[in-house]
Amino acid sequence: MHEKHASSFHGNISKIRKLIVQTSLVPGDRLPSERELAETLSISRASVREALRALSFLGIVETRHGGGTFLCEQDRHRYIEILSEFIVTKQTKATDIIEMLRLLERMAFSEIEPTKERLDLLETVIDDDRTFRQQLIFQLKNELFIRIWSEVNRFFEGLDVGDLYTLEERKQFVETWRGMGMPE
Amino acid sequence: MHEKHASSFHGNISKIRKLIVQTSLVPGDRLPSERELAETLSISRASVREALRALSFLGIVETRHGGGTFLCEQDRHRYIEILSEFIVTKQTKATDIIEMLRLLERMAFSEIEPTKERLDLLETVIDDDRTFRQQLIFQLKNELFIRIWSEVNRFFEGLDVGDLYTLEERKQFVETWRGMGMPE
DNA sequence: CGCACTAATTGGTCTGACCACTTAAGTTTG
DNA sequence: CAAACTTAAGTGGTCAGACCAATTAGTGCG
Repeated sequence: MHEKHASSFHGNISKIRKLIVQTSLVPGDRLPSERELAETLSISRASVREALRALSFLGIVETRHGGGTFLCEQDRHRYIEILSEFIVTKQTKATDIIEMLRLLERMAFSEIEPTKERLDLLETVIDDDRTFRQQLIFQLKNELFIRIWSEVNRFFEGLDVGDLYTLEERKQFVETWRGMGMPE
Repeated sequence: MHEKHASSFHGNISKIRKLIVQTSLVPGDRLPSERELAETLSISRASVREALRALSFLGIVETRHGGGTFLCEQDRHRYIEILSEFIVTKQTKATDIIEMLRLLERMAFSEIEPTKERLDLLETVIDDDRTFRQQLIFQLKNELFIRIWSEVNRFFEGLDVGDLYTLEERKQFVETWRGMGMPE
């Protein structure tokens, strides 16, 4: 008998990703068979395949005819996957957007040379999370990067979940950054 | 009656793309219905859907429940919207594109596991900047990332400013990468 | 032990059905 | 006559069950 169609396409992707995490699968592990997944997630095998195809496309899983579906090797930092999914679907979970923002900003930190001026500037705005992060990104002086960041950040602010970092974390950033500075 | 399974997944994508071209569809046009496509291409509707899903991921088509499947306004990924708008509206700074490329390629280096095969492959093409970088990116095995890189790289090549890295830098990359490999 | 063969497992495809949404045609109503 | 409503056809979304194709795990024999 045909049941209700409660779950959407993106929902099924999330279901599988959640299951991967919950069952503590590590790269290289084999996922349950498509038939098992369908049973477990209470969706049809066709829907399972559709979701797996997407995950495969995003480079998260890999399928081998007759062999099974495997979690891709190398536990990538996930930001490529997240960026891809975000850009493609624009329906990423709040946690993914947050993680993406963090990665972008960490990239910025690793790319920008820590000068005294920059450190001073960041310290003057350290009390405001939004301004702090924006100033950091703007230091990159790369409009392309700034635009991508802005796009992701816009979604983040739409979430209305407050600050991305705590004051302590921001202080920690600056401190770590200072340590990266050249001896002069 | 079940027929022969002559066509593969990627083959079906090509079939549909070919059909789009042959029937002179332009952005905004509606594609034939899934049932029609299945009939025309002599494949099952399930396979049509699978191919359409991929095209949708690539931002080539867009499906509307009950409405139909449409050729996207711009034959690019949605993320390209960002890039396109940037390129068109703002003055393209060569330095931004170059920096973006370098960021992407550095990301690739940090994501890919350095195996002997990969190192050998890169060393065989180390003399050609373009091929070297392309081989690197292709190692990621992530179609979306590859497309992002390709798009940015296309702009870069339009700049006609020569190589992105010097031979010494490429050698340095491989050397650094080798150091990241497991001790074995 | 090892090789060949067999059976079970798993992904790949097909078919036909029903559900949910959209669109457009037809009907009613002001 | 035009606007609002109703209805039917069309389309994507999902489901179930079956069979094909490739791989893998056993099994038996030499």
